[in-house]
Amino acid sequence: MPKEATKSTRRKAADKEKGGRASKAKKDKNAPKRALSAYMFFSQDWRERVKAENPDAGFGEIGKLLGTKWKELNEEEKKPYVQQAEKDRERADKEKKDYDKKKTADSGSADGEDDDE
DNA sequence: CTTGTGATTGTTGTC
DNA sequence: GACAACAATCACAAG
Repeated sequence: MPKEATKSTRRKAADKEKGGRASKAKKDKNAPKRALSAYMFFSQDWRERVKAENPDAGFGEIGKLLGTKWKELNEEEKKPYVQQAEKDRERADKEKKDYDKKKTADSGSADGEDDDE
């Protein structure tokens, strides 16, 4: 069984403190953006269904409804979504590699680093 | 080695 | 463009 000794891995319930959440300023220059979450894929597929039955539902409805359904799903139902997440993880891993590569190596040089910003 | 934190992802809708 | 609840995550950092 999965050693879940570390149960408190979850974030504190209060994260919404103040300012600043979405679109965070990347602290790292080459920020290796992590992979997407199963929820992300789940929403992509479900957003259509949710909206189909809740054409009036805006963000709040969809968000809560989506989350509720998500928990209702079983692992097998989440499987496809999770699998996609895993796949994306590989992609993210590649990003990290590139990030790590530049980070460590260095040389300075030139190259094209950066684009614009 | 263990634990925690932060940063990130995607959806819709409005100003 | 940014932010709002909802959920996952998990790579990295620090002790």
